Amino acid sequence: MRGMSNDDTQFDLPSESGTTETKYARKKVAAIEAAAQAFAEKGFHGATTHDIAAEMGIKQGSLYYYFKSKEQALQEVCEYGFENYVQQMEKICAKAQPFEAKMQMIITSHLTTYRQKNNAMKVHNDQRLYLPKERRQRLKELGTRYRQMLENTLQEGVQADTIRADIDTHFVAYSIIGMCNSWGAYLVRDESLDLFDTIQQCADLVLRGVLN
Amino acid sequence: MRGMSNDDTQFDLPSESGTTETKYARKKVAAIEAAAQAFAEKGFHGATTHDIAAEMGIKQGSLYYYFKSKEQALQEVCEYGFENYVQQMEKICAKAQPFEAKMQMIITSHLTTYRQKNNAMKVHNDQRLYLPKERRQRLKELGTRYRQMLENTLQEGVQADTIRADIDTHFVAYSIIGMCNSWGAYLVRDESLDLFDTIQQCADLVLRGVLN
DNA sequence: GATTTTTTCTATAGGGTTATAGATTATTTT
DNA sequence: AAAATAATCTATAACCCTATAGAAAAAATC
Repeated sequence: MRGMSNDDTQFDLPSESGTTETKYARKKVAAIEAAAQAFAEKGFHGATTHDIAAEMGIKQGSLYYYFKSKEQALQEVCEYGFENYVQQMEKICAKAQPFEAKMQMIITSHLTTYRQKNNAMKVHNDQRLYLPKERRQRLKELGTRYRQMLENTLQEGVQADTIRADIDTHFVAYSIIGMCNSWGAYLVRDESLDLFDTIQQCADLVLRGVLN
Repeated sequence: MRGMSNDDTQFDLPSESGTTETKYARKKVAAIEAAAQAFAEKGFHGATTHDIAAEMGIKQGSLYYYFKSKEQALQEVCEYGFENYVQQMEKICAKAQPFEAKMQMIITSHLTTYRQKNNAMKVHNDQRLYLPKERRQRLKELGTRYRQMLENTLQEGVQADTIRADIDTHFVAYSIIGMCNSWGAYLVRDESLDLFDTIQQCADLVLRGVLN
């Protein structure tokens, strides 16, 4: 038996052999991605453990070698989808850049993530509330961290006199996230939508609004 | 037996007696609202026919007097939630009003609907894709009509020289809808959020953006 | 190549779910 | 109040689903 850390996400310490990753770790990622695919398509309750296993080419029962329960699978998918997204935000915010450039990068990062890890991100957004609160802890922390970075960026914009002093940064942060999420969902559903164009339009709308 | 029109939504012709509505029609609405509540809370697949029936105070089997299937219940909830919302939009767009006033009204209508019929609207937004395409026909039509009215309004704004001529009305329409939906979801989740304030902020952001 | 460890499989217990049928109780009509 | 219609109930068939246990196959180690 393997990975019986009993508590949680056990990406075994890098082993000695060639690729630094265990066979297990690699297959575990595949499991997470299979679950992401299934949950994204049918929703958490609509997808079955059989669907996930089939996606991986193994049998339903074997899936439990990788997840202790279906619920844990959902949790891991959500964290997987959200984690490096928040990390990217961290990198963006660390750099010293003028406000407009930063905003552009933030939106780019957000929408690009959707195009890449589309399934896991979608699952995080649409299905995470089906997790019991205990299991959402980490996600909540990540979300808060993300939003705070966004608010800080806006504050910097105010300080630099680039953006209006009378905006409610808290509110605007939520709005940007909401708009990007909704565009993200479109990007996932409609492959033909141009990513770069969408980014431009979003940034333009947020920055300048529609008025003349 | 009643309402065996076999095809669909049968809100019987107004009867003669007092209230113009049959007992059936009244209870059917209650059924739709119960389903909306259940689906909103647990999702389409997560909620059971038992949940819905319990909400109405009847037994699981009795529910099938009102819906031919769980899927049809979802369809009716979605249509119920979306229909009068689109109607309201129609009224707003019919009136001759300056662009900014109209935009304000549109956002008000959108967010107010959420606060009122929160469950059905939420279900429409989050769960409608679990319906097979055939059952989404009407919803799609309604959605298109809505978006078109919004785009028209934006076009009028361009014509009146109130808003920038270089905006992509199609894109902006989607963005507004996306942002409002995401705020709508917050309004449903957090009762303490001030409706009027949210409306103001949304309108302000869309109209003016954040830049100085 | 024998032994140990990892991975997958089969089978199943113990649930839960939808939808239907036919009986039963309420409510209207005549 | 008898007859007809509407609304609800009980019971159940026919599924589907998760999670576990123990056997079996594959891979790695000695």
